[in-house]
Amino acid sequence: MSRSYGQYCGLAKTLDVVGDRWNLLIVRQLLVAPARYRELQDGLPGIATNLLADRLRDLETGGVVERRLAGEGNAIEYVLTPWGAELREPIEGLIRWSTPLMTSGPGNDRFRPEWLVVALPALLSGRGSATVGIAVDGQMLQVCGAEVSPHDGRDLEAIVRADAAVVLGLAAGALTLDGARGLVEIEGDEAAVRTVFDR
Amino acid sequence: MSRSYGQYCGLAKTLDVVGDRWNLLIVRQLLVAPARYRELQDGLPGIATNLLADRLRDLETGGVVERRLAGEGNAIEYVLTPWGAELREPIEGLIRWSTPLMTSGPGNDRFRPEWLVVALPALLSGRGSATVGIAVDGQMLQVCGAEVSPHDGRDLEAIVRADAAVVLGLAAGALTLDGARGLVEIEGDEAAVRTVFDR
DNA sequence: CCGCATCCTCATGGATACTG
DNA sequence: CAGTATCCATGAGGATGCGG
Repeated sequence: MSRSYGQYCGLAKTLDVVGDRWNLLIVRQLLVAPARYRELQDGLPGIATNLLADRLRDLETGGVVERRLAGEGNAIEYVLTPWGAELREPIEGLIRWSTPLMTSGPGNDRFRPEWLVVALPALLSGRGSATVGIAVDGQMLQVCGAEVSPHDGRDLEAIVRADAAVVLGLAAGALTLDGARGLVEIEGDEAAVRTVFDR
Repeated sequence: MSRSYGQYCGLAKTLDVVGDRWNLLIVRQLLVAPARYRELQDGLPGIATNLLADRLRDLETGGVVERRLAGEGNAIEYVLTPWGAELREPIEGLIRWSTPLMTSGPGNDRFRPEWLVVALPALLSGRGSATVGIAVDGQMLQVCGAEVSPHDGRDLEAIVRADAAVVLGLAAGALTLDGARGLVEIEGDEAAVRTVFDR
């Protein structure tokens, strides 16, 4: 566990539980879907294995994460508790806040398509239309409502670098986003991408 | 500066800027009001002075905080940039998330009335009525809409420990909160407490 | 393989003293 | 007042080991 701030303040208390390095990123991964230890490692490039184990223990004792036996045999799966899942709202707020940091595009940063599953609803929900930039093979496109066009230099809600499948999914989602609440769902690396509504 | 996660993800990018220990609490203080170095130290019990200096530098280069010359002479004041002030939304979300951690009351935690300036709007805004518990001199009261009564054991939005002046201000705010947006404003330690609307 | 635990090194945080 | 400088304790990061 991390050292407590010792302040009777909601923000400080929250940070006592999820403020340690990697903690909120672990929650982000579990907001995508419940996951095995190995899947968490894959979705959190850069984390040391001992830290992942430590943080999962902390989050478990903190009441944010539950470990449960899944499927066949003794496979362990990590799931957010109902309270832990309520971190979606503030996390979406933090993602929206990051927009100015994202519009410069990815440098040498890693990218995982699954992160879009949390980020896109955060950026696109609650607005009539939003403009998202996509960099594919060096080409910059923008998706705005029903239009997909080359990037014209205007402000973007976010820029994502993605493989072709994700771009197709994002475009499909954006095409029908106005009014409805869309979510791009990605399964696997080259996997099928489909658009889900009213999640 | 802190070590970057190196992930092209909005949450990770946000945490690269404000994820270090103490950073969000410094932002909380500056959401109350612009402040001098000394005032920040007072409002952040437990922070080491070198860390405060480090974090202020980080936040300044990160574009969250600006240092400016205030008033007479060469007095330095720290202010949130417009972008930094937009952290209010996710911070309010994190404060709301902390409710289960607050209802057990303050233990040996420090408490600063000014923290209510950020927390109370976060907990009370957007709802017809909210129930807030107040511990005064060992007595537990609850404020719900227009009623102030002894705590009856029901769920509370938050519990705050406060001096009499703050309680009066909170009650005054709660009494008129339905419909209007209220904010308890505290000045000084024993200072006048008044209720402001439509901030 | 998966799910961690151990060990080691170095960066960061924390407390205190000190300075322009 | 507004920070620096210093020193020590703790935590992060990386490699590796190990039982099921």
